[in-house]
Amino acid sequence: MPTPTTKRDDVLGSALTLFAERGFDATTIPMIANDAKVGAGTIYRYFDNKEMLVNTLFQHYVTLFREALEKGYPGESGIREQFHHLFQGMIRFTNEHDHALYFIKTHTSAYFLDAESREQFSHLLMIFETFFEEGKKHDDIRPLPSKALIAIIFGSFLQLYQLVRAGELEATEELLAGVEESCWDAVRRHS
Amino acid sequence: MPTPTTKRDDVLGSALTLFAERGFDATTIPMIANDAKVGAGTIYRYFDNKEMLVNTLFQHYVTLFREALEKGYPGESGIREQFHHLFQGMIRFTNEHDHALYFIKTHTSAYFLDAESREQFSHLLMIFETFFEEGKKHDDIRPLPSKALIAIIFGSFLQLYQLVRAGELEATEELLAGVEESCWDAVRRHS
DNA sequence: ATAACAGGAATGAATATTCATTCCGCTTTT
DNA sequence: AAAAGCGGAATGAATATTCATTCCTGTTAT
Repeated sequence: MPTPTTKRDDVLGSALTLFAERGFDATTIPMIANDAKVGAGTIYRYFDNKEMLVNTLFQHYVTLFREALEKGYPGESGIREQFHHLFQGMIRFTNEHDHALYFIKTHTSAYFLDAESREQFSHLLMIFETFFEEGKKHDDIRPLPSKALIAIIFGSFLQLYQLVRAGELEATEELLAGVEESCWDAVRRHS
Repeated sequence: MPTPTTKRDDVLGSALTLFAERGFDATTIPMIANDAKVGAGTIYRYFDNKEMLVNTLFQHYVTLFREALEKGYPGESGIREQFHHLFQGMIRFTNEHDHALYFIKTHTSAYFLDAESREQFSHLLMIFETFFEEGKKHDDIRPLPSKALIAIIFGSFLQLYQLVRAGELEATEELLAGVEESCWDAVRRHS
């Protein structure tokens, strides 16, 4: 006996993949219905409209991601530990929710996001912002605006992940460790 | 006396801005026509259809960007000089063609790009690839796949530029120099 | 010099297509 | 048997594309 709201989850799953692969505007409701093996009308049983659907999806994964980063955060350890935790968090989250991070990133400044979605997203950024601000205070992190540092980490990671998804690169332990080191060198203060 | 094909250029200019700001699918032909102060039909005098238009635009700017990077490339200087040239090239190009790099980046893996566009784009990447391969040979660059290194540089730069466009960050000389240094530290081999 | 004219350029209303959303009959559950 | 869940055809609005017509600009004839 499948879980009660299997259909709803099927829709969300298909929507995530399609939105990540083709973007919101290029993804049609019939496409989603088809991929989810569900009637087009069924989608409207669970979501008022396409925008509600995308906002639900966005908030869901932003929240999940934030929780993944916060869980087990080594607040008392050294800064390199903390960075490791955050970076590994991105990797783990990406592995568990294949298209989620990419979807989030490519839709962060979309015109159809509602206030709640933007709110949730800024909460997410705050984790990184706090980390960097603290690090700069102790001269462990480069004296660049935190927003810029975040852009460097996220930009690098997601661009890389895009390659992995496209099959142009394999995400081995070794590669990921190397990229983490590279990103760390990008943001840390060099003496 | 205006240049003969002003209209065509007007269309391309408006299309660049709108595609960069809203994406291909969210931009309608009437929007472009309106912005370019041109009849909708006029667009079809110059371009077979919307996809031809976007491919023309893409190839145009990819080529321009490539030329900007190749021009004055200090092939004989040290690797740091070469990196500086490439990075400055990205900045200069971005300044000269406001939305071009962002448009290129956000559309590089779009479903509507034709073979020629993809071809041109891979030429562009090859400049960076060559640079990194050479650098790795001399142990100046981290032993990571060149594709990954490219992702780090492009990802960082474009994510950052997005912030600048959104008005969340000001692109001062100081910031750009700092980011260049950060990117260099991300890709160079540390002893 | 002026007046008709030719032909490419431009227009925007009309048409064809695509898409979000709705609706209604069928199926499953209670 | 009623209610809830579902599918997918039907609808109407939005959009890409076409096309009949108008507008220029330069050329030729008077």
